[in-house]
Amino acid sequence: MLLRMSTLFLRTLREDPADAEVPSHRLLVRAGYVRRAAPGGYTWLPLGRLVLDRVTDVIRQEMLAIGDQEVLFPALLPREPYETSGRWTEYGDDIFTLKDRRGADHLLGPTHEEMFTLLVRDTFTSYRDFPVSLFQIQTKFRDEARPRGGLLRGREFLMKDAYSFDLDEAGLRAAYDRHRAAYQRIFDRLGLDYTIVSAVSGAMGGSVSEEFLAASPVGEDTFVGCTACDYAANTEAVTTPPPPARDAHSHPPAETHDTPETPTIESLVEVANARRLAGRDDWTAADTLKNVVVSVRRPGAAEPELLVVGVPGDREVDLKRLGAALSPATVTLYDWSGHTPGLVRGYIGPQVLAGLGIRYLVDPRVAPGTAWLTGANEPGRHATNVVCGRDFTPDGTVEAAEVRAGDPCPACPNGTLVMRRGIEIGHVFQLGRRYTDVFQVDVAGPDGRPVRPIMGCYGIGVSRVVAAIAEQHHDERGLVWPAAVAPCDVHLVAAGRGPQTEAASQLGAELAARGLRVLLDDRTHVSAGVKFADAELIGIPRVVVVGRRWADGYVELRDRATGDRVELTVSDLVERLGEPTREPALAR
RNA sequence: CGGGACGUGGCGCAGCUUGGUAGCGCACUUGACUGGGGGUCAAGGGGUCGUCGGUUCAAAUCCGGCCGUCCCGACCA
Repeated sequence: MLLRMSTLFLRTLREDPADAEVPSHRLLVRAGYVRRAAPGGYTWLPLGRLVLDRVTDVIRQEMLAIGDQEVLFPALLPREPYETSGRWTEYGDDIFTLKDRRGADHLLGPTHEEMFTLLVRDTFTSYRDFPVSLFQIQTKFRDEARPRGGLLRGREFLMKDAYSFDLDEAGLRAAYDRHRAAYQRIFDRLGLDYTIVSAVSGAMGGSVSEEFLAASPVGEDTFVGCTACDYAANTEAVTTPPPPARDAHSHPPAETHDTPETPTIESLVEVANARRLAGRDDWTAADTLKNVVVSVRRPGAAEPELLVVGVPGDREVDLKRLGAALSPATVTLYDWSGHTPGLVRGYIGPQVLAGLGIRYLVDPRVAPGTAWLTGANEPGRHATNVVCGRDFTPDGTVEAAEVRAGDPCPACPNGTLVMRRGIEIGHVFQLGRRYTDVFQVDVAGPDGRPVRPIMGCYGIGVSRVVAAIAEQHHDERGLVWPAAVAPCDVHLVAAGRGPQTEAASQLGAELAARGLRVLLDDRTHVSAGVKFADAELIGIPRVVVVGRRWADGYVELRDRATGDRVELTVSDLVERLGEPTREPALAR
């Protein structure tokens, strides 16, 4: 393949586009790979299309290698299957819907669980047909509230979605492991630095789900890692090791104190120290027990339930974590505009909750036998030595407190947690029978009795992967593609006004004949400086300059990642280009 | 959905306060020079100033609605 820049549909930009904030967006637009065409929608220009195709090829190869078979569904789908699965309404505003000329409802597919399930149900009817795994690489549509970061989160994006169908749990686990391993091969080949995190907290039980997160400061997902072991998890899935239980009766009795004007933890700690409560002047927020009132609405329930959550006062309640822990119920902060009998805002203590019939869940740090400074359920009053298991008994523990860097690792004895950010590039999920139940997929088993298949689903955001690679592989001058996804293998620059352009053109043809993908900068009336700058912006791993030493029989080979330059004869160059390139260092 | 900033040739920006024939840089065209790090000179082409409405003799400029973009948060995964 030989691409000539003199005719290539490309215009690089000297300045950053004003609407681009993140590096991948900035550079992909500046270097002429993509261009915004619509809110959350991007046009792939020739160079970008090449990169996208190479990424797609890697994904397709690895999916086929594990025996998945490729299909392609329409993006325009009828309402009924999504109505049946409940997602027509559940997905809500995030789904693009439209009516046809007869007034019938349709949607633009946000993912295709329903369609795959129906396809398998209508095609395979015997246990002998299973297991089977299908995938497609297709444009998806989601009416994102806020598209951002160019390709990172669009309203239209390319996704690989795969679905496995097995007859039993063991089969599902095998399919899951197979896809997980394929994903590792894919992202390794694509040169991505990624972490696999558990996505769902164990508190839920049930389905297993892991996310592949590409490390990046612009990532939207926060996850935690361990300093000592390879533990990694979404913040929702982090568990808190409880402190050892203590004897509840080793503490002095609870005592109530006047603490006027102390509705916040900060003001309470200040007053507690000033008044030397319980003889101490070293009170900190961590000694206090903060009680937060939330409303919990269960699906189908008419009235939300009132719930009080107790966490150490130096921590906020993380509503995302609490929500995940109580899922499928939804959680909102309690709206105090409706007065609640029995609860004194700012001075809530757990001592009275049982009597009021209000459920009380605590952070695992609020272990039996721990003593706290907490509210006394009277305005301007707090109590010391309020002991868990003696003065109050929680209805259970809940992972609701925020996770912080430095917290102990739940998986090993010595590690502490660090907060990291990542771009979600892949997701593997043991779906279970949600969809086969809904669509009543039953196949004949060996004994003639119906068997209901069990599903897994596995997604990769293909266009987002391109952005993630760009995020991890660039420097201040431009993109630095890994060889596996670069639009070309060699960027051949003709520098000089002599015979170099013709010579470079012949060399380019020769390299292309040997199977290399060549981008040839054969533009005349463009200075060498401009060509070098463009080459660095475009980011092809190896740049060959046919320039002033051509007359002596030499060309220059540059390594885009390292900046190394060597002068070589053409025959040495041809030999050298046959060798694999070193992968560029990660830009972080 | 809430808060903030913004919308002027393909790209980056000025002009708006104080209303009066739309400007700069990049890119593009032509010519000359230059030719290994975004070169120089000269001459050009291209914009209903996001959109709709209002005020005014007159609106890029003042006022309002809507649309869009970016950032923060919520939501989503």
